[in-house]
Amino acid sequence: MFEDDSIVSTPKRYVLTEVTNSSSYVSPTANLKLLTNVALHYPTPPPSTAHRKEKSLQILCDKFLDLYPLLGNGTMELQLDCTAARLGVEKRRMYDIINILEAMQCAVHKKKNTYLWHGASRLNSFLKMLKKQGENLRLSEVLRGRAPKPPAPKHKTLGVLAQRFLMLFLVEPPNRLINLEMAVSVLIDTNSKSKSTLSPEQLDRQHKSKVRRLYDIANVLISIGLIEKVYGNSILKKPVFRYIGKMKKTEKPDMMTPSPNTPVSVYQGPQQITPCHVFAGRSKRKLEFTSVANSEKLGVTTPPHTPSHKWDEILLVADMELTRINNGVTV
DNA sequence: GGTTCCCGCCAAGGT
DNA sequence: ACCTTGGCGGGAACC
Repeated sequence: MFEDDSIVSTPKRYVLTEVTNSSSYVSPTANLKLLTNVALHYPTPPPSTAHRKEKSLQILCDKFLDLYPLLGNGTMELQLDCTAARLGVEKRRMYDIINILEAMQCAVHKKKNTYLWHGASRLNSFLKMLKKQGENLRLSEVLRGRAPKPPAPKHKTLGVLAQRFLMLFLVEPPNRLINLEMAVSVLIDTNSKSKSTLSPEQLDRQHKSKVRRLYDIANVLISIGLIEKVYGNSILKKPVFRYIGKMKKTEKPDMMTPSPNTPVSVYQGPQQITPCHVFAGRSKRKLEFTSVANSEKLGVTTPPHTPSHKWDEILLVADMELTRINNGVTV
């Protein structure tokens, strides 16, 4: 269980009396004390040998993809608890990864604890569909404050967020740099009802929480090879992300994924365009996906360039800076 | 001192 | 009632 090099063999067994130097009767409470004492005779493994970086979701996802390759042969079944055990992590972490991968249609929830792993076999056609969805949601216009934000998902937010995040790259020009502040402000509708009822502090926490989720998502998308993190920007300290759409773990050079600069029609994947409701199934938690009809029912949110909240102002500055950078980057 | 994001609590939903 | 799934935010590592 513990990777402690100092333990080379089974520890010597001690009789309690050897430890306590007493042969008389001990009460249950004393017994507990005693056992605690005994435990202290053994080296206690550190709570965690691995460092934070080694436990990152990106690395965990890398390891996951070693077990279940994106470009494997056919479909395979995946047991969540076994996978968690093999990777040496808690099951909770597996949900973080599998939910995003499921949102990318790399896996399908079959039954309790069981998923069907498809790898990247459906990814091409799915990305095409995502791009269309993004266009239908008018995400490019949303980015520029000219269209209402898509409604906030009630369920499967991690998966829906991941899809919308990816849509942003797909609807924007190639090499477009996107940061998380922008993404959250665009992807999550926090303007309508909630804005009037929530305090600035609550809005702040809500926003930060969504940014945290996007970090998780970004790490998995990086691991898949769809986006990359770009540093080296002195003004915006925060990292920005760029769509690369290449399977890093690919050996097949023809494994192309849709890119923002290529018309969707160019890609002729083997699969048909997937239905819009990405999370199909009976589960209420799985039904949430923003359809076009839904988004168009929504009222228009805050008009552009009228910052009424701290984040809007930050977004404005960030957007100006990113526009400047993007203009420099885009050929 | 701000950013990044692991960790695990706990509630919603499923069986 | 118990179990599974996953939203969520505290707080610590990292920069």
